[in-house]
Parts: sequence; structure tokens; C-alpha cells
Amino acid sequence: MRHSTVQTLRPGPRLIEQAYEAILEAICAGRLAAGERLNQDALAARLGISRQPVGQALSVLKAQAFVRDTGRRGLIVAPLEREFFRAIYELREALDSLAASLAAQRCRRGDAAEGRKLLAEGRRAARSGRVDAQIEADMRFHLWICQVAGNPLLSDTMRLYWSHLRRAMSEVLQQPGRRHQVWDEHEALLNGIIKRNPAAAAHHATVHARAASKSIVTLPTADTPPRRRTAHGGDRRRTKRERRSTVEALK
Amino acid sequence: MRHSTVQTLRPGPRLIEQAYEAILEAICAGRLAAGERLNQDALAARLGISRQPVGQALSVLKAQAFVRDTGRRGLIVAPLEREFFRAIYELREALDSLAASLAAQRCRRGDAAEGRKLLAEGRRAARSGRVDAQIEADMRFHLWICQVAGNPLLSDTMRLYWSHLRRAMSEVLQQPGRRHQVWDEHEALLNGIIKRNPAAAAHHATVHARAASKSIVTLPTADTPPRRRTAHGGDRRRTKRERRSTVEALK
DNA sequence: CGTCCGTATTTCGTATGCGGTGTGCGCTCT
DNA sequence: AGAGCGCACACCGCATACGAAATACGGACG
Repeated sequence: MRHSTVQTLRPGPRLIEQAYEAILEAICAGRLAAGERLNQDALAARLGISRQPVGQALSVLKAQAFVRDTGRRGLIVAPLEREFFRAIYELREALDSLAASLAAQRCRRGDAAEGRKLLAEGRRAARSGRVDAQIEADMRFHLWICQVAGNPLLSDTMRLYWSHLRRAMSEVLQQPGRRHQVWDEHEALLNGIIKRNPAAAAHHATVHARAASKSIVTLPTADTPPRRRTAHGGDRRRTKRERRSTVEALK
Repeated sequence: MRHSTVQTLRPGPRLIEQAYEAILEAICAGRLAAGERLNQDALAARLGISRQPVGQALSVLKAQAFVRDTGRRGLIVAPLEREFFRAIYELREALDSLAASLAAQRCRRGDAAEGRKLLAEGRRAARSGRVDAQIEADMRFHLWICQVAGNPLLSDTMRLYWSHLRRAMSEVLQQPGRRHQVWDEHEALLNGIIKRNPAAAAHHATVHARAASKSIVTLPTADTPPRRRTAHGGDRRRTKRERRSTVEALK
């Protein structure tokens, strides 16, 4: 039997992974609001599965700081804290710069075409004005750089960071001027990569990251209200109605 | 009742976290060998708990690339792959440089004292010749920099990377020359931080990371043998005896 | 009427049970 | 005797069950 006759099929997506993706997506898209309580039973019911895989997915999300522990009361969606995003941007500046530099060194012919395509798509998204399309394009452009950079760990790390950033960005009513400026910066960066000029690429990446940082970190909305987690029950319990709506956030 | 009369006590360490720590420690220390199969039942039995918390801990470890999925056959300890460590060092160079730069900007008086203490301890460890003490000191020195840098995300990220590095390092029979050179480099880096010279600190960090990279990535032992994962059962099943020893690795 | 306490409810963490899937071994047929 | 097949075991993912802990509510007492 020839080897290539049939391709080996991967063991199906487990419930844990599906639950992970579903919950993460809901958090990033803002359908699960920051600070909102996550009820395992409710989530499980909504997903049509038992608590077990949900709990495992939440364990992972906790380790990745998307959800946070609140004593024994379970988990909440991690609040949007300015300090945290500042930290992300600090790292992003270094990592994007690294990614750009590496990508410039390792860029192949086919990569350049893909990059130009992503740039064009980004321009289109910017013109469309649809915020989520812009974020999507932005993210794909940057992850493409990581991919070209050829460092899987870098890709994974940045993917996580972008998931965090999405949460804050969806609140950004992109300033109309900045909107297109982003893609001008991207273009400069892309050119540096395609021309295989690591220093230039890294420089543009740094500039871009710093500019992006400003437009988010200075936002007044970037901090969720303190949400007292007092010793003796500050939060009032959610009603049935509210819990229902929580759960519907999973699309 | 005054607030400060008694401090609020944190909910005890859950079994999940204990299991996570125990397994991670065993992997990093090499007591669980690369490529070794992880049997949930055996691990649970060894830890004196049920499979449930073990499974959750493994989920997290999988997300952090310490263990790896092998189809439906369960999990194995992630192999030591040269490519992976190259990737880590590529990131580490950027992140250590960032950390050094930030630390130089934010270093306080008390921090300097702590840094010097860690340096002294490192020198002592180098003289002692004990490999694990050296790794420990090395790690603590670098994590101290991250802490001074004041970016929690950076600290967390580096802590993870160091856990990975420990695995490879314990195989490094530190070249006697390099042993003390490491701490010369650390000293230069520390001086840059204490003198609040970000550029110098970053430079020394980069140099140091690059040197450290060489001493690991060039190691012949840095790659575990391919370990065929063929379609039709390459690995033979473990015997009772072997499983027993696996489990004993948890100290 | 406010406050304190006891009790009910919620919800998580952990344990156990069940079914499916893959693996290995032994038997049989050629 | 070698190869193929089937059966039994091992192991994991998921579901369910159980106990503990903490909150919230309602009643009693000051």
C-alpha cells in the first residue's frame, strides 16, 4: 500500500479544546464582559457538555491570564487593566522588533506576495471602517511576520498577546486618522522585510508598536472599574436572568 | 474591626496546583525523562490523589509545551529538541535585553543590594561546582532583573522559559571556563543596571544571552533521538516495572 | 428597626464510573 | 512456520456523584 494513498487523520477535536476555543473567542470578542463571573455549570449547559472539559479549559485560560481566580467563588473574566496592557505593549515592542528583524533575514519570495496581500486586505478593512475586520487584518499581518520569522514560540506567544489585545481594541473606536496611518506603518515595515533590511524592519516595528501602544494605553476606557472584591461579599449574586444572559454570550 | 488586625488568608493550594508543581518540577529536574510516557493513573496513584486534578495539571502543562500529545495514546514528556531551544534563546535575547534596559531605568536602592547579593551567591555556586546550584543561581539572578523591570508579564514569561531551559541545562556539564565567565557577564550586566545605564545593561544582556545560547544549542545532547511515532505502534508497551519507575520520579 | 446568627443554596474541587479507542498477544489458517 | 485476525486489556476522555466551603437569605433578638 502506498503511503500517500490516504492521509492519516488526526484524532478529532476534543471537547476540552472546543470549550477552550469557544470561551476564549467569547472573551476576546467581548461577548463575555470583563469582570463577569464564569459559572461552570452554566457554561457546560450552554455548550451542551459536562463541567469536566469546561473546568479543564478554564484551567488553561487561567494560566494564560484570560480568567482570574476569585477565592473560592470561582472565576471571573480578567478585568481590563491599563497596567496589564502596558506590560503587553512593552513586550510587544521587543518581540515585534525581533520578529521583523528575523523576518527580514528569512523572507522568501512567496512570503513577500503573501505579505503584500495581507497589506492590501488591511487597507480594504481600514476603508470599510468595520472595527473587527481591522483588528483581524492587523493581527493577521503581524502573525504573518512571526511566521516568516520562523520561530514557532514567537508565533505562539504573540498569538496569545493578540488575543489579549483584541479585548481592549474592540473598545477602541479607532481614531479615523490613525486608522490609515496604521497601514502606512505596516507598509514601511513590510518593505523593510521584503528588501531584507533587518535594521529598517526592526526600526519600523518599534515605531509602530510604540504608536499602537499610545492609542490604547491612553484610552480612558482601558481600565475596568475597580470591582471591589471585598471580604464579605461585595458582589451581589446574579439572578437567574443574568446568568442566562452570561451563557448566551457563547453564541 | 480594624482591617489590618489579621491578614486575609488565601484559599489553600489546590490539588491541581500541587500536581502541576510536582510534575513540572519532576520534568525540569529530569526525573521524568524526555519522551517518557505519562500515565494519569500512575501519576495520580503516586501523588495519592485521583486522576482528575492530574488531568487538569497535564492540560496546563500541555499548553505550556512541557508535555506533548501523542494521538489518543496519551501524553509524553516533551522531547528536548534543538530547534525549540534555539527558538527560546532567540526570544530570550530580546526579552533579557528589554528586561535589562527596563531594570536600569527602574532600579531602586534596595534592588541594587539584592542584585549584589544574588551575584555573590552565584559566584559561590560557581565555585562549588554543583550544577543545579549554578542553574538555580543563574535563574534567580535573571528573574530578579525581570522583577526589577517591573513587568509582571515579562517575569511570568521568563519563568516559563527558564523552566524549559533547566531541562537542557541539567545536561550541560558546564565547561569549567564558562562557569565563571557567566558570572563575569552577570556582573557587567548588574553594573549597567545599578548605574542606571539602560543601553549598557541591554548590551551586556544581549552578549550574555548570545553566549549562553551557544553553550547549549551546540551541545550534541540537545536533541533526543527521533523516537519514532509511527502509525502502527512503534513504541512497545511499558511493563509494570517500568511504569513503577516512571512514577517514582515524582520524588 | 437594625443587627446578628443559623440555615439553605450555590458552586466549586475532587472522586469515581463508563464507554470508546488503540495496543498487544495468542490463536488459527494457509 | 509465518502471517493475518480476533480478543482481551489498558488507558484516556467525558459524565456523574459527592463533599466542603462560602455566600445569601430569613428569622430572632436587642
